[in-house]
Amino acid sequence: MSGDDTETGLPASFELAWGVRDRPTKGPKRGLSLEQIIEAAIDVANAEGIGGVSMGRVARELGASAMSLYRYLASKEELLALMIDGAFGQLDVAEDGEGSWRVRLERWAEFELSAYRRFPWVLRIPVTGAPIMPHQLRFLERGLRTLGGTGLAEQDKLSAVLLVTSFTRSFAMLSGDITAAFESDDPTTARVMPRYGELIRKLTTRAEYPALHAVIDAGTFDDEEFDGLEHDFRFGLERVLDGIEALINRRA
Amino acid sequence: MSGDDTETGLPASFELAWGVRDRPTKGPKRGLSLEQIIEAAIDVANAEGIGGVSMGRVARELGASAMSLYRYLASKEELLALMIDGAFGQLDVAEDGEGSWRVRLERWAEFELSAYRRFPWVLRIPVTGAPIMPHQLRFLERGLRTLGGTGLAEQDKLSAVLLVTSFTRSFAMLSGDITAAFESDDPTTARVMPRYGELIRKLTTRAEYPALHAVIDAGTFDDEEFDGLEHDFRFGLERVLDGIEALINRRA
DNA sequence: CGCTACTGCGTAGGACTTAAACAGTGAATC
DNA sequence: GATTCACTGTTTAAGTCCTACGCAGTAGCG
Repeated sequence: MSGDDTETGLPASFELAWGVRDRPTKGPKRGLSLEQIIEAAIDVANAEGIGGVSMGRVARELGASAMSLYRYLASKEELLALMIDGAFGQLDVAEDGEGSWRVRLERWAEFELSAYRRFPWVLRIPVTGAPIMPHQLRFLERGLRTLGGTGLAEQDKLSAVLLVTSFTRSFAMLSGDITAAFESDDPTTARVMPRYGELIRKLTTRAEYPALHAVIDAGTFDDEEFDGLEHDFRFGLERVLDGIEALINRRA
Repeated sequence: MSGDDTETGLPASFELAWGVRDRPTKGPKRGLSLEQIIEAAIDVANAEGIGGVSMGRVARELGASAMSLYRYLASKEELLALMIDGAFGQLDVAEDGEGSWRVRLERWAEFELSAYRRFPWVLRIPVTGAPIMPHQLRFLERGLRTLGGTGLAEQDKLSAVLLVTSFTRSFAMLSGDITAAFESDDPTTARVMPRYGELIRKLTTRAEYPALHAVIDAGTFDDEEFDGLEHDFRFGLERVLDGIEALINRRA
């Protein structure tokens, strides 16, 4: 199933994604292709969320049976991993472009955020290790490149990129979850969130939760319109970049 | 099912967790309690991961049947939400303590990281909105309080706390996933990760991925011992705190 | 002593993943 | 040209899972 005929130790489908492995030529012609399956799975995930992605559902999309897919994949896990890379592949990672490291790193983070906004289900798929798929590695490369002329140690460049991506990832997750809760008819969240401040005031005392009440009193949760926490992302990213800038200046 | 007899609009089990709702007195004595169920579910999650948590599995742990649990919970989702709060409740959120805002915020972040290290499955549970459970709110309160005397606007305090928690969350996720991959016998990751640098060199060319190769060449991935990315967390957190500090100084 | 709300649990239905077995196909080999 | 056999898609079935529904039993209240 998870053959390692070539010397990478990767599953066959991963090697296929890298173009390292050739399909055997014997036997009947294949009715499907890995790309087709991945694309269909992404379509399902876009339309119905990651929960809608089942082998049967994806196969139905292709007019095939669930078990057919196992000729191309060893497990559903493999499909999920390939879907992530497929999603990144559908986006154009802009070339490095002009500007200071700060501008370029900022653009990089914004690209990542927009990717998760477009494919929110990517964040629901467990990461099983460091990136090894083509488009993800290309994305990492772009991130590292923004710190090219900064004089940072290689180790620190990686850590800095990890910092930016960590912030962006869980920010996108939070923002996406809340947006989804707003849009869904889930009785709990949809009804609770619009009156969040009110609810908290009802459940907690000002004496025990002074800081929380101060934030609520300042009207922070009284947004007439939910903007996807755009402001908070901007805020966090600027702080992160300030922090990296401080380190760069210290090194120089 | 999801009654809102009291005026919070929350599910009954949530109100129970707040101590707002009383159980009816009629009928036979209850064989279980919500606390018991949550604790059992947490035990299962600790031992077998979030994937091991099924209604049947949790019930078996208690010597009950799967359907019994639905007398206490409206859905599995509710159980999951309660588990998160239960996990935070099992930890002692240290009192604010002494020190500058920076030291206290750092301690706060370290506490959060340690929570996710102890209960990694928490990060696998989808967040359905802003925090509304008791222990989570207490945790948020502690975070906001660290920024007490800084002169930041309330809005900015929340954004800053959100920044720290966002970084910590996805960092814990990444670190936990990779640790799990190292410890698991999952053929893909367990075999691939120790030779990550080697693998990347095999799959990519130096011409196309110069920045990535530079990092690998610097020996960044040659850790003899995997330390859970402790160093990278420290790095990221310091940058974040530097960034917040810069803002505070600018305001003053 | 009913009444009635409440209890736990058995059954069953409709998901899901995937192991195993099957028959058809067609390139490689003799 | 005949044969071999690796490879194909599919069917069947086993083992999960969540939870709607309904039943029989229990205990506080009038």
